[in-house]
Amino acid sequence: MRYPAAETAAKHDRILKEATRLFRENGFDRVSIPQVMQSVGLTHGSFYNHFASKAGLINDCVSHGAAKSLSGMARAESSMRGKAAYIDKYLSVAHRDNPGSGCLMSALGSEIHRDPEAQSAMTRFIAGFIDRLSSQFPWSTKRHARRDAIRTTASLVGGLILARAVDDEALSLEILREVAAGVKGRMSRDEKVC
Amino acid sequence: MRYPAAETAAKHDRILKEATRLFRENGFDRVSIPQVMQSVGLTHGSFYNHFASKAGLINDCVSHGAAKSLSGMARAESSMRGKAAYIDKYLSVAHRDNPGSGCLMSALGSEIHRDPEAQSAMTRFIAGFIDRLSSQFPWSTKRHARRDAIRTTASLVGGLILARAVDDEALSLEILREVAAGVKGRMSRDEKVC
DNA sequence: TGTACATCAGTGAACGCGCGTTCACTGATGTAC
DNA sequence: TGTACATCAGTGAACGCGCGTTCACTGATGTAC
Repeated sequence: MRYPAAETAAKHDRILKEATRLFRENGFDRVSIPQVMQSVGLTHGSFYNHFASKAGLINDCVSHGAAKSLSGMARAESSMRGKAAYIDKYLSVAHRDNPGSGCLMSALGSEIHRDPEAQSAMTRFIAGFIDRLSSQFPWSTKRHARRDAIRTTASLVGGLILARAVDDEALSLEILREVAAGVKGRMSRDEKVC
Repeated sequence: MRYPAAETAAKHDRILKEATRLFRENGFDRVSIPQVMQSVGLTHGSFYNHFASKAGLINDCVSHGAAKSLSGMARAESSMRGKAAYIDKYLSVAHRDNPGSGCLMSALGSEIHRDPEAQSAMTRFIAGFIDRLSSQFPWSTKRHARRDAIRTTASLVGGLILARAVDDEALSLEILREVAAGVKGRMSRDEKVC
């Protein structure tokens, strides 16, 4: 039966939100359309009233997640304390243990290149992430801001992925701690020591 | 029919080798047993004469690939030139474009934690990688060798994953270049500049 | 304002497909004597 | 050394399953008059 337009739009958003969470938790291949729709509280058939295909949903999820994440960064980095806190939060146990609500790059990084439908949205996200990091973080010198932003992004993503990959809690915590310290060392405050 | 023992062992190794390559290229979920067996030149049924299950194959592939990779590192790092060359090779276009013959961490990093069967073998690999890096690389000080090895591992893995994730060749090359320069900056030679 | 009708989101059965795995069968190998 | 037989890797049909996707149907919503 037909539903009010506002209700339909709300359902569309809930599908997108649940799918984004599930994809980050389990990867694109291990999340099925029936599973997404069930977690939204609908049957699988109506999925195709909202999205053209699973590939289309994946693309929308990455685009949507990227936009949300980038706007969140702007808020987090509005103060110097916010910047160090951002690094600590990125490399936290909470982020490690909750990929479903975490960073897209870390959650889907090593598999995204196999999904051309999602890759261009992810590219825009990565480029945006680096841009924001280089313009908003207090790097040692403005000349090297972009260079340092790229290195920091690689460290954050690599650090979190390794901390998640590892089966050994002590090693995982060591990785989070050391990478966080290394990244913070790239910020201007510490550069003065050298 | 029955086959000579040597031939059977050789087939076992070819299954392992092909599966390892395919898993690194396409991920565990997008490689099927029939596909592996076909690429070895056999039919799918005989797979279960060699391995107990797909999960068992995955575990053996990660263990086998880890051992091979670690022994390869020892060779590559026997000289100072070898060490800088190792970084450049890790963050090369060739490695980026050929995950099938490349590093396990970068190829499967973000999905390994969903496969408990493979995670402990991967943990041993990551721990071994960090150990070798910290004992064989010329770090600024011996005291910080392990710390620097962890940061370097995160940078290498994050850098390669981002370079692969990105759809934009210029950005991809920039990531490889800047991360490589940053990692080499952690080695003792450059530390003296500071 | 009321009536008639077109619209369209949700349902659940159904489609073809490929998956991991099993199994009866084959026939050369390896072994016991 | 020769013979009889047990072993076991490879084959390909078959299993149940869940996938992405389609479709006829339902019935309240929104619209035209």
